[in-house]
Amino acid sequence: MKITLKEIAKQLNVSPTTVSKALQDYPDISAETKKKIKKYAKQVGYTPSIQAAYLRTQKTRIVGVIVPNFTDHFYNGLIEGVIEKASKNGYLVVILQSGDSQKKEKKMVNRLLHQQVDGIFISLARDTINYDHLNKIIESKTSLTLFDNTTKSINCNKISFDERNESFVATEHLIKCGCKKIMFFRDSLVSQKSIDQFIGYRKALDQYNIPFEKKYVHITENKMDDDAYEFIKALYNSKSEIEGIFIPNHVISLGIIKFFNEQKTVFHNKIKIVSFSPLNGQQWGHSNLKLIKLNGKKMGGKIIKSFLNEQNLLKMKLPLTFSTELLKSKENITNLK
Amino acid sequence: MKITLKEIAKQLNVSPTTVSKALQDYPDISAETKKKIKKYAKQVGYTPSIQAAYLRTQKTRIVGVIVPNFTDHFYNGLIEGVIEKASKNGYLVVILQSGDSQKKEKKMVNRLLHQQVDGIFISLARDTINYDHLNKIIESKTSLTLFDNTTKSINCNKISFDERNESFVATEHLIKCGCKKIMFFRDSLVSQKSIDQFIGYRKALDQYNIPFEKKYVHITENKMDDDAYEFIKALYNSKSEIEGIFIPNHVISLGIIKFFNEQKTVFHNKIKIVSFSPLNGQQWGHSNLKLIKLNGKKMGGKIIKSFLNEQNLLKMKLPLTFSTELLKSKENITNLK
DNA sequence: ATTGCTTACTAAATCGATTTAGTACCCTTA
DNA sequence: TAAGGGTACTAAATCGATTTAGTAAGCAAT
Repeated sequence: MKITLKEIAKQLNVSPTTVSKALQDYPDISAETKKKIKKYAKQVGYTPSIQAAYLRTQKTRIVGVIVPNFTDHFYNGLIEGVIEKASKNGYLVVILQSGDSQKKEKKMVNRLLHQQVDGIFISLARDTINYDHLNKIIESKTSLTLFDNTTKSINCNKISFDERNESFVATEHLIKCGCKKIMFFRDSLVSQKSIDQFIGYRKALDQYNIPFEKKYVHITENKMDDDAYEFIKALYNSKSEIEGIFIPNHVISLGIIKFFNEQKTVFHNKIKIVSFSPLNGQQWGHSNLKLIKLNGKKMGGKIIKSFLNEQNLLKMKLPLTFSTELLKSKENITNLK
Repeated sequence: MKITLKEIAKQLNVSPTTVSKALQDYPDISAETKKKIKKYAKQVGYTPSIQAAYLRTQKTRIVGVIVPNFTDHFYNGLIEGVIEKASKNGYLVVILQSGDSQKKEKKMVNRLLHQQVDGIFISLARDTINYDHLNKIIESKTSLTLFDNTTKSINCNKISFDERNESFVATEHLIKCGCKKIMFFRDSLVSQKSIDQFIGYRKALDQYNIPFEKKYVHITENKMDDDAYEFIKALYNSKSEIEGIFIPNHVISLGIIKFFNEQKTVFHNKIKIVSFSPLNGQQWGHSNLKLIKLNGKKMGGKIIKSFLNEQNLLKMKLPLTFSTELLKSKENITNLK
């Protein structure tokens, strides 16, 4: 049997109001009564029903996260970071995936709004170009934070990597390795993240006077490691002129590593690869593969931090200013040499 | 502004009761009125507030999952499966991790009970030997399902792999490869899962008349891939007599693969390894490494299925019988040859 | 002794739905 | 035409908390 406010009031021969106020430290309850009520509440293990309290407070103490997928180990780390920090602050986390599709993303947003979560955090699907669902979140006064793949079109909290810089560094690394014909993997033509990555790639080419060639841009259909495996395999076996590949995508690393492992012969002086990755270790035993570590867990923590900050400001009734944070990945130019 | 039942009633000049009943298809509302109300509700995009409905129905449409950790790719797949199936059935999923510690596990259970979720699904921490928190769940009439690492001491739904059989097959594989000195990794002395794995290992040894030696059982302190990497490295470099290793743990595979990749020399005829793994591909290019694929996503789906089944039985007020399901991993004896 | 001001409490409204117990109204049937 | 029964609706209680608007008692000041 669940212990209710009313029940405590009855037992102690006071009104429910007094119990509620005592537990919330209202000034118009005497110290003695407060002590008595608190002691009894603790003794019987009373905790107010969140669901009931919601009706008045409009707070569910639940936050929702929408990520493109679960296969990508980067998002796993991120979710871990979100859950850890949210848990510490008394929030429960609901995870949903958009499957990198705008349509499903909208559906998931509706689901979270329906559940009346206190905050929604989204890494946009790569094909999201319509932002009605995001505006709907803002209109409903629900806190919104965009992370990883964000958009300039919406005014809210944002946390992402400095994609332009990271991509510049990655491309530069390949150039410094002697590559001129550098392939660039692109997983979307419309997402902000992909655009920034492309800008970084172009900037590095420009700076080293390497002409940009359209044919070296490869649009990836999806992100699965098995596909990456097949792609790299085909490229290796073909008489490709490509000297280096920059893959600004996390999940793909495992597919590449798998293929490299299966190569029985020496593969030095073949294609060099740089990829973003959530894996530990830069090379995994392959000298022609560099992994730039992206710390998802840290980003997850930052998301909750910015959310909590916003909630506090709201409580104090201060005007909101949205934070835009650019994280640097663990490696930088110096480390990549 | 959120649309409420009351608001709709006011607009259509009927009572809130009529609206509520119409939307729930009560028989005592005329077809005409129902149609009118449903049409209007749809038009203004009305969805009943789950929080408010909870007060009467006692259903939150939230379920909680507690896994030991997030680093393990097996659990990632499992969570994906849970979320996918739960989403389809209108449930939100809250994820929490126990860090493989009984203490934290109890804390997380309390959090979920406090939020009054409709169901709790747990893969027990490896050191959990006290089940007070599980009994508390059952007492509170919350649906409980144990998965992966379960216990015989609690009567509830259970879904796990046939650990004894899987371990037997894995050990047998090593024996058939000519190994006699086979090391067994054990991550707990008390968990049901680990006990079953040990039984499978022992059974295989017995069947092939290989004497069991205590010194070949290695108790792992934790499950991180980096530690696995260091362990394998040390074992390789030492003058160990070990011929084969069976590691009935998922996360460790990546650490081993990483080490194998870094080996520049040939490593045939050295130690053979069999490990459970959520990764695709059995060998990853290493002929002395076998991975037995564990399908976490499938298990995740089964968990929700058994939960939904229970909920339906409850709705029909039928007596509950708890399901215990043993899943077979993708590979079996034939495939492992 | 009346007014005014604290202090310490409570009654009742409220949040947004669901559900029980009625109540009109019309149509049969004896 | 009065009793009986079905249809279509509504009033009011309820779930478990919070909060607004009181109120009663005690004390000081005029």
